[in-house]
Amino acid sequence: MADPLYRQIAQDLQRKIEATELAPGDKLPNEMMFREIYGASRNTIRDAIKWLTNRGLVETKPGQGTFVVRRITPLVTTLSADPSTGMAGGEGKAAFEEINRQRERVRQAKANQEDVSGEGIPEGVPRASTPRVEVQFAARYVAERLRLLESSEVVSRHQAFFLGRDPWSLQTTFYPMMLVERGAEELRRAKDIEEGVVGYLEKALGLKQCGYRVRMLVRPPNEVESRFFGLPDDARTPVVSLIRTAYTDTPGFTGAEIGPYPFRVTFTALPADRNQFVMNSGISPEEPAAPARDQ
Amino acid sequence: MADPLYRQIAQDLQRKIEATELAPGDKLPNEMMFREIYGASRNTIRDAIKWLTNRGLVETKPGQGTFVVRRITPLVTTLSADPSTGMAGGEGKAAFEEINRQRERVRQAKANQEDVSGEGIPEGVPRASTPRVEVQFAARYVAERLRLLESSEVVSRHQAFFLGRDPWSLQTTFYPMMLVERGAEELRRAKDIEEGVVGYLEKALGLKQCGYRVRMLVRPPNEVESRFFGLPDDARTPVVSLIRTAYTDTPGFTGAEIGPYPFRVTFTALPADRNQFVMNSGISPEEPAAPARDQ
DNA sequence: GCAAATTTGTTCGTATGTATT
DNA sequence: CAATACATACGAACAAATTTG
Repeated sequence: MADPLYRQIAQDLQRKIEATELAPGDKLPNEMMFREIYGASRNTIRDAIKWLTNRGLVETKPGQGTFVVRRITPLVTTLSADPSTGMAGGEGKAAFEEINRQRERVRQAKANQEDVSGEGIPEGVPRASTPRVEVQFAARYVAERLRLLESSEVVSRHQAFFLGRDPWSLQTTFYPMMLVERGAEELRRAKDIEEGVVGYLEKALGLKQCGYRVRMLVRPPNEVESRFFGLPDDARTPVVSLIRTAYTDTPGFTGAEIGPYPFRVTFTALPADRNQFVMNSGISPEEPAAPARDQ
Repeated sequence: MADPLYRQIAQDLQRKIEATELAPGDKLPNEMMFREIYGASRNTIRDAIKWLTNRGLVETKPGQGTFVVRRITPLVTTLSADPSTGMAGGEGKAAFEEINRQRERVRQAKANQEDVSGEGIPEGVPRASTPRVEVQFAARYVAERLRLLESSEVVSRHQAFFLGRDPWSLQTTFYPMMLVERGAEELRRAKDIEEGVVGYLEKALGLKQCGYRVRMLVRPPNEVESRFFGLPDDARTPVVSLIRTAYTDTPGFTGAEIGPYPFRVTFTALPADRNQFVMNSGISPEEPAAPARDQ
């Protein structure tokens, strides 16, 4: 009939949290106190707290207590509409172009004494790890994107991105080995391609990027991601996965089929609880998008 | 030192699932059998299964058992690059234009005996509920997007979308009351605006959409969403929230500031486990994007 | 259509381990 | 080191959902 006891308790606490009777950061009573407050056993109390934890309302710290979670101000990333650049595809400087543009804008506005909120713009200095470069056989999910046979050779370039000391994203880009064979030797070096890969491939091979396609999906983190992002080890915080396929229509690089042909695919993972994404179309405001709420 | 017992058990099962020793849809042994297999108590077995459940690897059904989850083929939605249309903003026919275009393409390809996968294209017939129309005071998150004072009046139009019998999305659009006062009376009627709102507002008021901005964020479902989408009642399946702000630069509709001014904001929620999103930029393949995997 | 069997869900109790202050 | 607080693990009983006979 009625909800089970643990859920009634959880819902009572949820109400208190949403009414800010319990404010973000507040410590909840400990489990023994709750046992008296609600007249339930410790296990039932723990079930209630687990229910709240799954919903991201509270977090527990061994030896300390249970706390109402603080709202994170999400970082806003623009998925650029400019085919020659854009986040989630670049390396080195290119990857942070968007963030740097936003920071510069805020800096200037503040210098002009304008009233500008830097919300959603990161504090820390953007930084990328040295790329880890490998030659691999293409896994199925890579081969599908690059229209290669499974187990064709590909170059994989993996990087971690940080904002200050905080982990921000994990990114792996795959190129057909064919590009290296035709002379794009830099792709195989474990060194940032500072000028950006798009520029490099055009200079080295005459290969022009004509467009790209970004896919976005949400899934539970894998173990590597959980560790890198410091996510709670239940898998409650999902990651957003961006799959960015770059296309060329330069003759000689396209396959048998007519039309744009993929020459690069990048997989980027970011924690879903601290990131928002923006796309602009047509004429939209100049200023970067601030974090939005939807309820 | 070592992982706790329940996690060792969970990880053993995870390995079996990922090695497809346990295939999607398979029923796992019941809790009593597991108790013998692993020599652990029932509660510990249950903790292990809960760990797998949180990761979306298995699901439990009371009275039936525990099953390896079947992979859902996600539905792919293109966030159009065409400022005059695009998903997540339309009503009635307009909202399904993208899906219908895809279905038509597959139908024609099959008629030509081409080898085309309809993956990611929904089976069911797209359908929208009658809009629920209300005049409200703008909540903060609405006022922020429309650059209104909090508690200005807005028209809210709420719809549920279905594919066949399956719930697909929940959507609410807000318009400043000012638009109705200037003559856009249809906005207040509980009836699909078949021609599309963009077209209607241009005809009725001369207001032209010059662009839009789509924000995307991921969060746990609220209770309404959980019920509507039939999500598991732990909050493990997140929803993707699309916030689409439409801008005009038609003189007379813009605020004091120069530049594009928002006249409409739409909030759309979709379950994250069965949807993918695609954006195209520059020249990308003609054919609609098929669902992608990233690992 | 109902009763029995099966299976997971809830709730209690208790003991011990581990992290933090 | 001691105290505090959450984490893990065991056992047991009854409830609720579902399938089977």
